[in-house]
Amino acid sequence: MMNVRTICLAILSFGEASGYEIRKLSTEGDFSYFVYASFGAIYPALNKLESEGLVTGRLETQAGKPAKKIYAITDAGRAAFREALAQPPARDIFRSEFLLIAMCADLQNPQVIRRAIDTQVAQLETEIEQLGLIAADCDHPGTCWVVNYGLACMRTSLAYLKENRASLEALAMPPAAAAAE
Amino acid sequence: MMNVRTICLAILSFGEASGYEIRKLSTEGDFSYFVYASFGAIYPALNKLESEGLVTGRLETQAGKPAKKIYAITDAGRAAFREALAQPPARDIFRSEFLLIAMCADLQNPQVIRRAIDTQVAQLETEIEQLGLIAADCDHPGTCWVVNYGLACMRTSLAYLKENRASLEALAMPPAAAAAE
DNA sequence: TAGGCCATGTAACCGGTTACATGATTAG
DNA sequence: CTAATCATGTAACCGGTTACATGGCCTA
Repeated sequence: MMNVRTICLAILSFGEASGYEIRKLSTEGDFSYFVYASFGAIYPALNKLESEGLVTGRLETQAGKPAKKIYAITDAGRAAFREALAQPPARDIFRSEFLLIAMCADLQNPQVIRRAIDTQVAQLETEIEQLGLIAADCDHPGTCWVVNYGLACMRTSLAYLKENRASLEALAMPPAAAAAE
Repeated sequence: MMNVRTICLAILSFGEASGYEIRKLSTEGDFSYFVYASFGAIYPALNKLESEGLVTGRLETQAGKPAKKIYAITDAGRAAFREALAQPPARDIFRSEFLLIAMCADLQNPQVIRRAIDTQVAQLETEIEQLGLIAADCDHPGTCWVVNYGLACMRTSLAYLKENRASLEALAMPPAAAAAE
């Protein structure tokens, strides 16, 4: 049950937040490695959750900024979240455009493959850096555990990529053949 | 562009296949680690692809089995696929219910956490085993590269899980507190 | 003064899943 | 005789993205 509802409950179980903040956390913050959610999904989800009594919303006016609606999880919400997490986890979902490109490396010319690898390396490096920052000042043990798990996986990916990029590049179409297409 | 269309083109670029076979490959075969696609998505996609001239369909009658429509990629299809893969890859998508459970381990009682870890370990082990079989008799270099990449990542995950499961279990709510809820 | 951040929300659209409909063959 | 495998397809539904609407404040 990894839908927007559950994500909202998860984030609110760590503390109060507005819809705007939930979106930030789910795309840039600690939760961005599990989920992506847009405004168009979050706001309706929060309204529904409120109508069901799983969260409560309170309007807070701010000086010089638009008013925000701060949501807090209720006991019923906490129970629902706990129950959702209690059943055995579904299989992890992993989707990688890079791996599809790699698998079909023999259809592309070397520049394309090199660029794809460069992009992937850069992406992994920034993600590792960001995870490192989170790990550095992390006071919540569960979050720490998960972040370190993520770091271990990403470091392996990056190391494999760097060590084996030459053999992948070698699979690409020779420029002559590519030019003849 | 990791939609069903692209997946169909990818699979057909390796050889002819029917809709039924494409679904098998995308859920159980070599491609199942990048994608999941159901009949309801594949059949309409293939029909559209055919109407656009990117694939051709040929009806084949079989003795004792229903007739199947075998699709083959055309030159135009190959070009479209190549072009789709030529642009830099989007960020990998990773969704893990297990990591959400782990992050919130302090909300659950130890049995639940233990069961979640067991499920995750079992899932990783079977996936590693299956990937090992694919790697064992794999004649296509691009596929080999990708499979070995996947194996490296999954082995790291599994090792981390096994080495650190005790510390995760320790985060779970003590049974007394859980009972009081 | 232009663009970015804060902040909430709606509506159109889309890609995909689930369930249904159909039917023959084979294995337990 | 039942269940599974082979095989194709449609229709209802749903969850989510994208784009739009609105508007004030702050920074470059």
